[in-house]
Amino acid sequence: MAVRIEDVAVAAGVSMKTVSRVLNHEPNVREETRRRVQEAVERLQYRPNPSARSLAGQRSYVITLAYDNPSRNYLMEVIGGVLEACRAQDYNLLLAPISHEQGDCVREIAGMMAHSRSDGLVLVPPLTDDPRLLAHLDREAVPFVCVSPGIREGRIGAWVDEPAAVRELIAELVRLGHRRIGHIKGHPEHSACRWRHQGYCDALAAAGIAYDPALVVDGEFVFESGVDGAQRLLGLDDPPTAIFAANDDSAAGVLRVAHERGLSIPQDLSVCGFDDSPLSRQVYPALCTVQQPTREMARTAAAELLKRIRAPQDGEMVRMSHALQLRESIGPAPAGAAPPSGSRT
Amino acid sequence: MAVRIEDVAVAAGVSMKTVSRVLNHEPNVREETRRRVQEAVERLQYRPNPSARSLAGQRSYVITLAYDNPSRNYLMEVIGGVLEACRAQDYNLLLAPISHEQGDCVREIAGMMAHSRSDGLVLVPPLTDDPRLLAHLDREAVPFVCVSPGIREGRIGAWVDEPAAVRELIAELVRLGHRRIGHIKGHPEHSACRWRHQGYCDALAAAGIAYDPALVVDGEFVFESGVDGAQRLLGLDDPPTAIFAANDDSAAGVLRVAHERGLSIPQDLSVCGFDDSPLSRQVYPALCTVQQPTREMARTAAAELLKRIRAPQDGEMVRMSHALQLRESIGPAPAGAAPPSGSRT
DNA sequence: CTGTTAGCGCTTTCAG
DNA sequence: CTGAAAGCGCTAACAG
Repeated sequence: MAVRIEDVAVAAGVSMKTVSRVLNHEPNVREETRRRVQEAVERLQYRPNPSARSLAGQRSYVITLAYDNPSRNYLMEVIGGVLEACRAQDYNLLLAPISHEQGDCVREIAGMMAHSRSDGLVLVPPLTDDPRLLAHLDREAVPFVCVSPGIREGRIGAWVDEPAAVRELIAELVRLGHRRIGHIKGHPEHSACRWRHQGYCDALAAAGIAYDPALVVDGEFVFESGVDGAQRLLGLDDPPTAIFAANDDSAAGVLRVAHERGLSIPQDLSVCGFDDSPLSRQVYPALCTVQQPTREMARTAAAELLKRIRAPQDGEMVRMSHALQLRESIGPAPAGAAPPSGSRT
Repeated sequence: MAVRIEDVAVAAGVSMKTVSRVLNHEPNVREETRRRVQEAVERLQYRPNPSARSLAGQRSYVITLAYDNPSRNYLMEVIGGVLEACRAQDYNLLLAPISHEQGDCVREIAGMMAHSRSDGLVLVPPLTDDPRLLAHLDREAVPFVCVSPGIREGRIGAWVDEPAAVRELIAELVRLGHRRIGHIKGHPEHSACRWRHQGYCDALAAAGIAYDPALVVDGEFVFESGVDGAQRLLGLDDPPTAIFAANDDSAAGVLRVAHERGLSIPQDLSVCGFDDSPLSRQVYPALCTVQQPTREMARTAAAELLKRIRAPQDGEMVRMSHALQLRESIGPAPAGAAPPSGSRT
């Protein structure tokens, strides 16, 4: 019923194998023959049968996206990006949701890879930073890429310079006269937590502001930790005039506490997040945040993986650019606050 | 390298075909033989090779999830649910994001189904309500299920009684003394828009409140339409004391306008949404909304699809239950407002 | 109830 | 540069 490779071969007046060569971009086909085959493929609307392909060949034409990240928005973007890369090269995507709680993600992923005969793996944080998982993949020589990994050495994938982004964000707060800037950290197992904290520290240092441990509280990248963190920070005797939460969800938690305490934003308190999630535009007031091109990062990473699958030495770690989203939730430091340390000449 | 069906057959002392029968839950295997085979499968950690399976059989063991829905949260839940059903029956999932703008979803989906040799299709709104698409699928006899379809007649899938849910929600507002209740509608192409509006109308009727067209404005299920709708409603000479937005995103838009106008919620205005999305808990104040078991609905729908794939007359339309989430954003009608029409005996 | 024999549509050898 | 033959691992007929 469906058109097979043999039909194409007959139509083009060549053998099955030659069609196969053209389809797989193999060498050793005369240019004219190649064109003739491609034309027949077009005319017959031929598409290779993926099952037959992967059964006969050694590849499955499937890559796996393993995730263990609670953010649905983030994941949908990643899935969209990976899908685009897959479509462009006639690959299929297998989804592997990993239950973080169950502990043994190595076993879980190893099982998935074995059963699916998947050709490669896309990892997103925090799986990108699991040393046992990375060691396993290296040992088994599984081709994989990382989106926003904690360590880029010897890996391929896509990343943005998060510390730099945070430095720009905090510099903006400093420019607005803020000197006491709080930080609610992310989940300690995400390298993003470390990076964003690093950017925060660097920015303070650059502005000549001493690091005050009382202004930095732990979090988990979720709304609730924003609430808890804000309670702690705003309960201080000398509370911050601005809070940088490590992501938008926790920044939304800060907004809630501010509302409950009757604080106006940004008049009484400036708030920033990170991610530019839809949430950042849907809360009141709209959050100042950092946009990273998640979808493009995922597409790029997947494309690098497909390169590596073809040739084990191919593929690289691609740096992508971020963009500050300056929005309503930040403003000048309240008048009563310590003024910026202008050097008197 | 990998363990094949033949290895299992040898280990269990039977033929390949018998193993195949056990694996596919076919009849005509003695109970003891079946157990022996299953034990061998366990011991050898055997998993069938999906490519070989689909090449030899007439099924691909793949189902397609087609979506064209902007809500990332909703989609991740659906994907999770469908994935659970797939895993339970050793099926694979193919994702088919449809670009709504491009118009021809029928062609797009038909193409996907043909190329993937997918065994069936899961549809989510608003694709569930595209008459041309449904007609095509019926014509081509493609097995498919709908999650929350507009018309349930002759279809299989999962649904909740949305009008009933809205009736309960509005009844709660009425109980709190509200008489002027606004409604911001959803996207007109989603049947959910119609249903929720229907529930709104029914609830008013049940409470003996006249339907006031001025209190009902169009929307699109997005934040911005909540903003626009709230501007319109709150700009009326006799504004509503409560607003039911057709989903949480648009309800968040209402909250923003209320904040900007200096209204306290729920003291000055009660607000309700629909969906129980994460957003509903992350805005301030937390939204009163309706929870529908999206993940379970998707899992159930996919399971019904798999039944139908096995036997074309199997599968049904399963009703699932909703739950009101009464939260901070609703409260008693302001004192100045018209009192509930208590019948004076 | 169970086993045997052919393929499914493709890619790989290995010859030309 | 091109082609013929041999399977990849499984299921579908048909025998027993």
